[in-house]
Amino acid sequence: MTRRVPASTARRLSHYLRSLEDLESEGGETVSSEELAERGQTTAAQVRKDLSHFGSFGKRGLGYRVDELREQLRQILGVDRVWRVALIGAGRIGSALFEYPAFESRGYECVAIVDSDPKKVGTRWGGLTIRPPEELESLIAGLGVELVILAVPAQAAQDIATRAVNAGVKGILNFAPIRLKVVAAVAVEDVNLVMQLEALSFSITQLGSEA
Amino acid sequence: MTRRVPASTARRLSHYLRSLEDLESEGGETVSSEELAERGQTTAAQVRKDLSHFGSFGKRGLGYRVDELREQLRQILGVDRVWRVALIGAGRIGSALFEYPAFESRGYECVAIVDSDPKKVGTRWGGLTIRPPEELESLIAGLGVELVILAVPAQAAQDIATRAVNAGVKGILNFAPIRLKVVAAVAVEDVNLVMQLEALSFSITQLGSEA
DNA sequence: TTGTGTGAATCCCTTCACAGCG
DNA sequence: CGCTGTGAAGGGATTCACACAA
Repeated sequence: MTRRVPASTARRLSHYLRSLEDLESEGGETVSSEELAERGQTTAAQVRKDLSHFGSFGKRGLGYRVDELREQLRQILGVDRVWRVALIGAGRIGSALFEYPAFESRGYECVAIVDSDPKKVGTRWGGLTIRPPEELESLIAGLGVELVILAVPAQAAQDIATRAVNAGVKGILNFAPIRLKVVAAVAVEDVNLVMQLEALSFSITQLGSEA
Repeated sequence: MTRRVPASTARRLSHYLRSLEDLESEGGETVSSEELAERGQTTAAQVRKDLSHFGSFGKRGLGYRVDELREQLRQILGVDRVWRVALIGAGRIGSALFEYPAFESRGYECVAIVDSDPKKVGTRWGGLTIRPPEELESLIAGLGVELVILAVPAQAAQDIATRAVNAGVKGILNFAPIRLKVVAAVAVEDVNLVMQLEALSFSITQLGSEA
């Protein structure tokens, strides 16, 4: 149980959790670091190191109990509870996300939708009414929103992000193609499809031009 | 000009390219590594190191010519040409991507759409007719598709990916929440929103539970 | 014997610092 | 003098290898 967790750990933990859920539905009782590694495209040593940052969950000679480890991982990842989310920007991306089944089923509850288009404000999505941007702060404070999904154009993103953070938001899933400047206490995850497409064409181009 | 490019380089190069485009529209002629670093949330040394892997594009005492470096970066990233893309899965995500303006404007041309739902097959999106999955291989080969956007359910993803690779695809933008197994010569970029949401809740949970 | 937990060794990436060119 | 390009140093993260517990 050492502290000092590498930044890349979260993605792997998330993957282990998914594997454990699969194993459980397959009826597995225990699992070894070896088997988790195989499913997660990593190494057994990496699995053990990742877990060791948070405690000792396995039994030597036996492996890990699937249900126990799954529960531990849910706690570590902070998904053993419901997160209240506001969706900012009710465009294509926003709508795709809003109807994304894994979203609600995994404990992320959308409690507010905001859009700056007067034609959209007032219309209903599911059980929610789209609100205007002026209400951003009061919605966040009033509904106890902790996460924001930022799906607005690039020029509006930084301003909205700053306001959301000042209103008390703890994390931002950012779809705008800019690097947001926020205080260190706020977590930001960027989803940047252009960047990922360019990473693809880069890999292909570079792989192709090797001896 | 050393080879051996760190894996994380592509994302930064993509960001530099975006910054250079901004600079150009602002009328800047030259730019220093310092200034690029500021816009890219990195350090001047990192910028110079990143670029040095591919050549010497700057002038000492002066910096980099904006238009020159932009052109070089477009070549390095492989975005100085049009990539032919097939969209597999015409659901919510597929439709959001298909109408994503940056997609076409940045040189990614969607030349085929495939979906397994018989009700969707035959309908038209833009100028394209949705094709059934049986035609996957012939579409890829016939149209010279190099990139595939995989927006299908998890259970179907690996099979489709394997078939696409066998048919000649070079890169996959994967929205299915699984780790695809493909030969090393094929590039894969994963877009996994559940994982990113969990990375957010992880950061918040861990940040919160520190001293 | 099996498979975890973990210090030590290794590897890779970033940062430093400066020689050298414009 | 200013700023790049780059070997060398430094720091993190991964991998190794083994003591030890079940």
